[in-house]
Amino acid sequence: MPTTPQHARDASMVDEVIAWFSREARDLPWRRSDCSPWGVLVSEIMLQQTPVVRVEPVWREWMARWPTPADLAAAEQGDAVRAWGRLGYPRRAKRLWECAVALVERHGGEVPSDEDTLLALPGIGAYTAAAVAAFAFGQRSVVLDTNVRRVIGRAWNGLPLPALHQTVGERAHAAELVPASPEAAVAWAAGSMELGALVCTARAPRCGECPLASDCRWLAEGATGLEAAPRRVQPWHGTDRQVRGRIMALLRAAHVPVNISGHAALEDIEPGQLDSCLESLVADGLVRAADAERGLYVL
DNA sequence: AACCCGGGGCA
DNA sequence: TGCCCAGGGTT
Repeated sequence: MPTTPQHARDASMVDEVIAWFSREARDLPWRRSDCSPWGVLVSEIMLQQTPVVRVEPVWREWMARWPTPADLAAAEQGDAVRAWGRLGYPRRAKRLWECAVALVERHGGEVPSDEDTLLALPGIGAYTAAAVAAFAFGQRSVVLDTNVRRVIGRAWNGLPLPALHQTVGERAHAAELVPASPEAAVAWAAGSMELGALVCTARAPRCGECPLASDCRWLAEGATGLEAAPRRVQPWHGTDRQVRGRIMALLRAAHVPVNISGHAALEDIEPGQLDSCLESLVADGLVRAADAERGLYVL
């Protein structure tokens, strides 16, 4: 297939990002060559919606305690949820534990390298399957997270921020940009994510440090539109999510059953909300009743 | 497609 | 204090 000028320009920009990443990549434990596929998988689950700086210490503890899927699968789910600590979205901890069980039951305790097989595991969606295939096994895949979407959106399409949801067209464009060789594809995946995380940030991009500055359509057109862009803030104070988090924090700290509805630390929460949140945590399988008569609960 | 789910740290 | 973030699962 002949290379059109547009493709050549794409490839040049991709190469710029790869070269930048080779200089600027952070030294993270799950990027080291001695990190197992399991270590990569654990990091990817933890990094879903949680920044690197908060993940790293928890990841180290987790890998020291459960260095293989079989180790985690043999643990109690409650211990996994407790070890998750304050990373947030504790359902991820439950799913990671379920993933370890599935790896033992379906795959002999090994992390599969096939993207579709990964996709079938608990807690692994399109992004994580592509990321594990690339970073754990060096395979060519389309790694498309919010950082990559922002980089492509700005540099190629002149958009200040990506749309709320991925479109088929956006994914197709991202797929076109992935280099042919697996090595370059992996470097592009990691580099474009890193660029989005460190330079091409959502709120205050550091365009002066960007390897794509001379190619970026958004910068060429004035780098405007951030102020007018709609925010995607999720409410927090007083929400069910905050109440659920407070209940989980109490149960993580306790190693004996806890009376939630009569707990002094939760007195400021309206009883109806407290009860419904506790019920939702039980429904999610994160919390279980140790003594329903007395209202005692554990992880 | 819409909705729900944590939490910390920094501008 | 406002705001941002390496998504996935359910309905």
